[in-house]
Amino acid sequence: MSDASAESAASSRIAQALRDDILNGLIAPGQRLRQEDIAERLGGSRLPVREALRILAAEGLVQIEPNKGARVPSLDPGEVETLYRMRERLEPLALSASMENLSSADLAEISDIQSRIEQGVDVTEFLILDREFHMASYTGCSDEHLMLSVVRMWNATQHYRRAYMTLAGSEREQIVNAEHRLLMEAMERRDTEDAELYLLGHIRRTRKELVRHPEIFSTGS
Amino acid sequence: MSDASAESAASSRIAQALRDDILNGLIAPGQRLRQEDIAERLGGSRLPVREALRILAAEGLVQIEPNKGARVPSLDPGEVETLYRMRERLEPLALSASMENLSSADLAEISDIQSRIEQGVDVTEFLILDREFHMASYTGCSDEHLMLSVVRMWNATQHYRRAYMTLAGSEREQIVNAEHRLLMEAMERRDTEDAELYLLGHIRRTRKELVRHPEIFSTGS
DNA sequence: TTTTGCTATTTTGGATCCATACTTGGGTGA
DNA sequence: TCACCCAAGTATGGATCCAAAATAGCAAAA
Repeated sequence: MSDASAESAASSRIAQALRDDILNGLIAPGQRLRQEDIAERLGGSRLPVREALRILAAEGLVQIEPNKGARVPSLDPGEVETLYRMRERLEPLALSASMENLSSADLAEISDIQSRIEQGVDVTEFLILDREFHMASYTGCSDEHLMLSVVRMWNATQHYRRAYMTLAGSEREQIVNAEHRLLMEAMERRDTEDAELYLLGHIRRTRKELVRHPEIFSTGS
Repeated sequence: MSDASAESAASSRIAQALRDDILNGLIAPGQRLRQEDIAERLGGSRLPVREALRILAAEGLVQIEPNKGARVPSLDPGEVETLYRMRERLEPLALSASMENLSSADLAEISDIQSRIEQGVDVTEFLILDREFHMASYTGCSDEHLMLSVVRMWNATQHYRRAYMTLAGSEREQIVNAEHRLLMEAMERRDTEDAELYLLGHIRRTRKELVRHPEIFSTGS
């Protein structure tokens, strides 16, 4: 399932491996990425590693400083808040564009993902399925620029979403489930306006909860 | 004024040169960029050129296909419309974040740019000053993610903005000037709500005009 | 005459080697 | 004893060379 769209190029393969590591929290924000280490660990020379780091920089997953190397950017509370405000405005746009093209089979698929979330999952699995749920709702949006922006915002905030879920625990999952169900229902009614509104509320509530927990950002080093 | 923030790195220098060429229309959408040509024309080997192309790809100025090289992406009317809808939602956010930090001197600077536009300029100069006007209004926004998104959207649509202005001529500049003046006035009143609204209207009107002129997109090849 | 397949050339992708800039440790002076 | 400076080590940036993939051109057959 990982080799979808056959990435034969070494730089793409390395980028994918690093992307997984960063999104899964194996590489923490602030941590420096030495090119030689990566080259040795993932195979290949330093050159494709450099290309991979450029690719990830484009996605907002790493930050490159000239002559100082690449590191996973660590965000302050203000930056995360702004990213969520951006999500509030862009994702409803992506959703409405997507809903015009979603088939009944697509909706069933999304509903199935939500069912799996409700069956009880740990934090790691929740983060994966939650992302799958929302991304699946955007599959009908064919605009590359818009989708790239959405992915970038999700990538940049992934680490803090995990930190919050780990902290807040599963009690908050009930609210998320309710919101997802309302969103699903509006999508099945083909009510774009309602769906946008539920999505906006979902993101906005999450933003406010994150802002209320600044301890998430005080990561050691 | 070009060596601000001292770009000593060759890759950054090459990226800047290519960026200027693309934004000034010297490299048309759809045109392919051969690495060796660029390396010879701008000096240096192919390696920093490859890095530069990755940087530009991150900004949405070029598109890289594996084993097929880089080219300036050509957008269809639907993509440009979506980019404008994204601008309508994100730029008011950037403006309100910026206005809190703008000094009177900043506002005077913006007003001065607008004055220069009104003194009568050709299309090339108008495009430069119009961009300066809006970017100057966002200088108070310190959020990197948001500003990068804004720049990306401007970059991606720059060519079509020029095509439209070349076609529509200076008669439309009067409307732009009126909108800019209204925006300026709201900013000077420190009225965030009004400023956001004027900006939204400004972008939305431009979108509708662009959509009304599909001949802009039927570029030869 | 048109289409298809093969070959040759062009162009991109990757590896190794060299130069340059940053970093870190020790030593010296106040 | 602390601060500053200098030097050695290390990591990134860049150039050249080699391999692989794509494109274009030509020839042959239908």
